Amino acid sequence: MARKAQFDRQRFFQALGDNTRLRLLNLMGEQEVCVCYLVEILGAPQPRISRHLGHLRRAGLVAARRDGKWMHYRIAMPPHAGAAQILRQTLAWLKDSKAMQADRARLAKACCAPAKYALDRAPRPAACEPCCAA
Amino acid sequence: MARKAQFDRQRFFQALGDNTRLRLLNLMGEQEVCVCYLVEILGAPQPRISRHLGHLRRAGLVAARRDGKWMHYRIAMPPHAGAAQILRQTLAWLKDSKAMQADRARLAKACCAPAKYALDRAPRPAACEPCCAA
DNA sequence: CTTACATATACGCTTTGACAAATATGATTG
DNA sequence: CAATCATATTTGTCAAAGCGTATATGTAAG
Repeated sequence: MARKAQFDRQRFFQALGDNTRLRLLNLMGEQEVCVCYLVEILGAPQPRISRHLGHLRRAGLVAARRDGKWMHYRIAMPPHAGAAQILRQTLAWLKDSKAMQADRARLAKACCAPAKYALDRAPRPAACEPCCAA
Repeated sequence: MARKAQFDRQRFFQALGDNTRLRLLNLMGEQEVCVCYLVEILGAPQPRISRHLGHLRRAGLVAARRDGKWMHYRIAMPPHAGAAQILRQTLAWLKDSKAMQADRARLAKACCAPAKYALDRAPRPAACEPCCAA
């Protein structure tokens, strides 16, 4: 009867109910981001980031793509229109938070001066182009 | 510096991350509802309902009004525009869920045939008017 | 094929949150 | 003011979720 397995609202909101995860979503708001940058910018231990990314992935909010050793995560719009709408608005809401803006600024900066990853040919986030396309 | 105590996003989403609370919000979507109806319609033990209402209240999502022995709860739009928008969107989303529609239907019905509360002059929810204004 | 690196997962621990049952509070009634 | 009713809170228990440390996996480099 129930045609589609009814998107899990509870899980969806639970996924949003953690500040680390909100910060991650904020950084992925515009484009795909490599995990290495997420770790660097949030300044949190890597397993913590990975665990939260896993949580977001299982809730269907983000999708991952492997590129050699690197993993890139991006926002994945939920199948349900209502949920997708809410996710979009949440991202917009995050944008007018000082703290979130600071995170995004650091992403842009890290992209142009990737302290530790540049040497290893780490992939630069797409957001890099606007500021250092040269 | 921080002028307003920065609405707590994490708590906001956590409050939405529970199905019982989503059902409660759904029932309050249109108007104030007396706790006694919430208990009756959800068919859950009263302390459970009360606990969840407390949670929603502390998160700033609902407000309560005392009327003699009865408490009425209603949606309280959060001070932050972004949050308010998301809450409205969430309520709209709930509306196109079968289960939530069923809850609402039972509220309307309970209001016209309040099995156990009618005799005690329990306050009828405002939603009552459309169906039994007589 | 061994090493090194990026990321993910397992483990043990602690905190948080849901629950039921019991009890407290606040208000109305007699 | 005693009894009753509606609702809230406390208490104790259990499961879920967070954390850090350690380790596993998958990929590329030597």
